[in-house]
Amino acid sequence: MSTTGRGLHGRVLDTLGPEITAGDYPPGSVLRTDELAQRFDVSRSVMREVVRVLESMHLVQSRRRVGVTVLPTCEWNVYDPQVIRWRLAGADRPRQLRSLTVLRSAIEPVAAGLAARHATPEQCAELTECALGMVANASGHRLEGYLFHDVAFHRVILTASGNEMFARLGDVVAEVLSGRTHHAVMFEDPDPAAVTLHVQLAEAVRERDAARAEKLTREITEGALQELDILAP
Amino acid sequence: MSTTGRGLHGRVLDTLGPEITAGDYPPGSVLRTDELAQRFDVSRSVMREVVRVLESMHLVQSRRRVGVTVLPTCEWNVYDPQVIRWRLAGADRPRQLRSLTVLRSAIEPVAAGLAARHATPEQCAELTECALGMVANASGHRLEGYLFHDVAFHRVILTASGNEMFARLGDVVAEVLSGRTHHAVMFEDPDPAAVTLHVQLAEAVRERDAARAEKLTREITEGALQELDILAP
DNA sequence: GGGAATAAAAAGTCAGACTTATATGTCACA
DNA sequence: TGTGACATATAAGTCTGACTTTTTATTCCC
Repeated sequence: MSTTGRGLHGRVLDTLGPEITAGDYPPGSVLRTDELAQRFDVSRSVMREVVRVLESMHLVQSRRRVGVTVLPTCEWNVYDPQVIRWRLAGADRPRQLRSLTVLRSAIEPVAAGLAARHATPEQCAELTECALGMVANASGHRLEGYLFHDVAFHRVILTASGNEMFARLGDVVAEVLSGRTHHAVMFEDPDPAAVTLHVQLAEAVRERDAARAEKLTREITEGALQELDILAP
Repeated sequence: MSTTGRGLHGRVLDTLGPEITAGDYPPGSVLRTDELAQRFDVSRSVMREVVRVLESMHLVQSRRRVGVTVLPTCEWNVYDPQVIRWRLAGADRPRQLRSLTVLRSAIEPVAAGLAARHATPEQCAELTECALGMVANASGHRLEGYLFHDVAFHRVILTASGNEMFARLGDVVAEVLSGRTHHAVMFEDPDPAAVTLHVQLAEAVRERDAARAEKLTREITEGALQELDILAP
């Protein structure tokens, strides 16, 4: 699901990456490649590759005669899916979920507006299908089924926008929605109002009503913000 | 400015990365580490580190017995600043600028709204200073000076939003604005209306008027969309 | 006390040998 | 003729050890 997995290199990364993003090493901390290689019982070659990847994510900086310096959070490539997963798996998951939900609230309405103008008939059909799936799982504690269709729905919207930057946020939205179902306070069935909004949104896109699609999505994301107690203007 | 620079490893990356993002190798193409090492006249160790980094950007996938496979565009980490720079330097720069400008139009209004509620007095002061700088350079073909303050202005807005995801887009916005000045059709002095909007936006933030800040920013980004002939709803 | 020469430390680079996974081709058998 | 098991070749993956280069810190001389 989350892991780079394959290879010795990936396993080291899956340990060291989360440690760094969790803040185990305060910014400015210096790690030595040799020591790390010893700690993980791998060769220096493998360790160097790991450091290179962490460096490309701007989590660390490698300098001669100094070592591998941990960079402050503001330098990190916070849009890297791997970094997002690591942080969501760590201690500041709530904080991370807030940031991402605010991001959603900015992106999705615009994406929905574009989707209303660019969606193919197939995508419109998918959308209605997802909305129906949400309705079908809206009651009776079928949270997993609801989540599945919810994620699919938002993925289609983002993809149908025709903007690759939006489309790439599908995984992020999936993580946020999944996090809400699995970790946050969502014991009860989903809000019926939200379900209705999704059905209406599918309609609006099908009818190429960009303005309505945008407005409906704004209502959906505002609901998400309220769930996390993020004050809306 | 753009380069990873330091080290042999970085120089190879700065050649191979742009080649891939430019589409020189169609998706599914297979590269061999040994051949690449020969081509760039570096050791396999260095070449492997390069491949690992490209893999972490999801530009390629390395598999045993197969080689290094180039992935389709939809897999790329398009938010990676390095990838963005490579693509902006390549042939599909116009397309890329459009995607990013649409992204701006989604993010910045929301960021401005948040900035109006969270900006520190220092940030408010910076904002007015930047706006004044824009006014001062608005006429007389002082495009560079104007750009400088424009970039600084938007950076402050994004940072002041208090959302790290937004703050991290400062570099992207800088690239877009800089691209407009240097490559696009901007021979003449900037639009006076845009200058006024920035001044008013600085005001709105200072006066904590979130709704007005958001609306003004929406007008600013709509202007940016129109410049690129992206139809607004 | 300040600046140049010196030493040390850690990353960077390379070459070669070896391991492992896996795609593909071969062959026997049904 | 098709199918499964087996063998083989291939390219990435890993390890080791020696060497280079850059940069920081120390020392020493003026």
